[in-house]
Amino acid sequence: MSSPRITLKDLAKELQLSPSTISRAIAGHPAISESTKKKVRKKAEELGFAPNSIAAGFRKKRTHSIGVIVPKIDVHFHSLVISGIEDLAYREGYNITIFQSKDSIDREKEIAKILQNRLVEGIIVCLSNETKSYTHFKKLVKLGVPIIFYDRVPSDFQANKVVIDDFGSAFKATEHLIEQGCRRIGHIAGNQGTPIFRHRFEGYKAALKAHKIPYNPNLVLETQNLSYEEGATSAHKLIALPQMPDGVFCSNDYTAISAVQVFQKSGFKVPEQIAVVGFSNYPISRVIQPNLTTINDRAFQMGEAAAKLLIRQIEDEDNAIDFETITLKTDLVIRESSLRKK
Amino acid sequence: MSSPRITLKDLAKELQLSPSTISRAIAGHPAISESTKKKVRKKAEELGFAPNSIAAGFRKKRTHSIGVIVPKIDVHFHSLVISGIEDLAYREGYNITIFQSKDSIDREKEIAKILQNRLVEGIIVCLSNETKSYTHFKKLVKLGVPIIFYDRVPSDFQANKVVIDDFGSAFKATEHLIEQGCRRIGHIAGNQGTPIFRHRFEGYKAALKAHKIPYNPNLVLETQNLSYEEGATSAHKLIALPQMPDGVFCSNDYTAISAVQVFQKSGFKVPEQIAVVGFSNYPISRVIQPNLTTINDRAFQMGEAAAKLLIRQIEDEDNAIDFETITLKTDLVIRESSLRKK
DNA sequence: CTGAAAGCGCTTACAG
DNA sequence: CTGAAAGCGCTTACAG
Repeated sequence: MSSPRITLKDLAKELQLSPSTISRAIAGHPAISESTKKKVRKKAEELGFAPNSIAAGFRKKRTHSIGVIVPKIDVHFHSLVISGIEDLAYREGYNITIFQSKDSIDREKEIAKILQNRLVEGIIVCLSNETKSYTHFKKLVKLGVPIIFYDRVPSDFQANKVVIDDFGSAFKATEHLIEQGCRRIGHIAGNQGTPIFRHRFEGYKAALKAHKIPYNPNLVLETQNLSYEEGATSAHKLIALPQMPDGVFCSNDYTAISAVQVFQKSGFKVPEQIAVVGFSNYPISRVIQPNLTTINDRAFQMGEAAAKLLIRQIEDEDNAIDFETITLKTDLVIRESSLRKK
Repeated sequence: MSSPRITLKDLAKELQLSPSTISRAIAGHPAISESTKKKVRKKAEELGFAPNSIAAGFRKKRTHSIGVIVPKIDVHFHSLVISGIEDLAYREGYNITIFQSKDSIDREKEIAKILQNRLVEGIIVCLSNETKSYTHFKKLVKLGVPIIFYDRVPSDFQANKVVIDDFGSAFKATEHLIEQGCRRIGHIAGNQGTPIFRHRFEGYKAALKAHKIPYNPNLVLETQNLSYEEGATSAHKLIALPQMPDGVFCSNDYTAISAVQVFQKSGFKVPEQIAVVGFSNYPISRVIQPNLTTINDRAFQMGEAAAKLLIRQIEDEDNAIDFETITLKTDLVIRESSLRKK
């Protein structure tokens, strides 16, 4: 059943030609005569020749392979980013090899080591949330492997990066609540050890300030993982305040949805008594009742942008282009959960 | 910045040893003296030697690489499967290279061609929904590349396969509705051109039969893609029937959730007046109100099982093991949307 | 237009 | 315990 693979040599012998000629004929080299090319291609087809692109890449020192490290593949945000990466890489003739760090720094280091040896031409990384130092990535850079970071990016590491405008998005979200008439606006925040969640918190505060609404730390609840459960706990705390908020900006959709449900179960009307805005535009946000107003974080575009930038760097022979940080604009997707003024 | 990669040869020159010895020392070959090994390892560390595993693989004719073709990465089911594949492959020392067919037969064929040339050691596939013939995969098999299919599998193709028990799951789901007192049970079905959805439909009918409930074709609505929108349309049709159903089994969670919402908006109580069961146990199903009863389709386990079976086949030197179809058992996850008897 | 030769970075059977 | 040699399947500079 599994006949041994046909090689250039086999074809050469069969056709009484040299392997060089076969190689050139297959590659469509202009120096080869049309008649030879035709003959070679016919025979190749006949024998089921499949060129060994690993061998070719090995010879040419290219693998056309990009390594991708994500915390977890099945987190919708990451699967969307990967989808964007795959799409662009495919168009550009690159393959993507995927690893999940599972938010473990040890696993991330192991993967970095594997990647050193597998000669990927570049790497796209979203840091594990345990990652504080980057020596494992520095080694790769020293070996000449370009690395680009997305979303969770290191601040003190020279590299290409793609992030979304967390500050600006949070500002927009909060401002929207203000425009809808909210004056006591709460915030369910992510882990403040993580820059992106800190930026969202900053954006929230900045929007309040811009609209001369005093910042009230009692209305801000920090969570560990922005889990559905923590969303509920936080919502209960907000309700229990002497004066509860009339709007909440949540750092992701899970906490937002969970908060909406707690408010409703406790007899408050959303958005009339309390308006809610989430962050990420998960599919669920347009399904839940009321539909959730949220930030479209453009995960697919983020993947595309990361792959594009990385490939540019890979193909930038003389290393002429400087590092760059792309900040993707986001949209506020306004739905029912925040819409008081129709 | 990017110093050229150190090779075995460089190390050999540096240490006045032969490349053979270096190679063996790095690999921990027993014939090499401890002192030499120590010396080599020290120097390797010092010079930042990263063995070129592509070259080694090329020499040994191994890539330790598995190709994965899925319709879309960002569909939660597939991202969970991929996660399971990655997890097991990682433990076994394999990398996974991912492609999305985007449900296009043309793209699937292109990918199959790429995979022929990239010398993956095996392939895991969920067929595009356009795929009717399998010549592109037959070529790969002829080249000696094992292929395993999951979920959407070809019926007339000899290969390892992993599927879930669609028939049994649908039977279980429908029987559960009957046990909850439903007597007029509807079904929102997937595209009947796709075997898995046909099997679910069969399971539904079989459960009715087993409980002596007459099958009524008016209660069954076939959809194209089981989309959220089609769920709503179907629900409206069910409501419009002269006698509407008191329970619905839906072939996925999207249609189920959308149906629940339509029923509620139309003033019907779920589950009291109409009970609903979905299929897939998407994260959203435990968040929606009421929580959705659904089938846990064990996507992660499916990925693990596929990778395990594939690797077994890869490493089965003398090709002694016969093809196998693994049918994964599923759980009915009972939640509020169907629970009438507390 | 075609071919002979060298070599990409490893491993391994053979020899000592 | 260590080394010299061959070779995995290609590509490409050099030669004719």
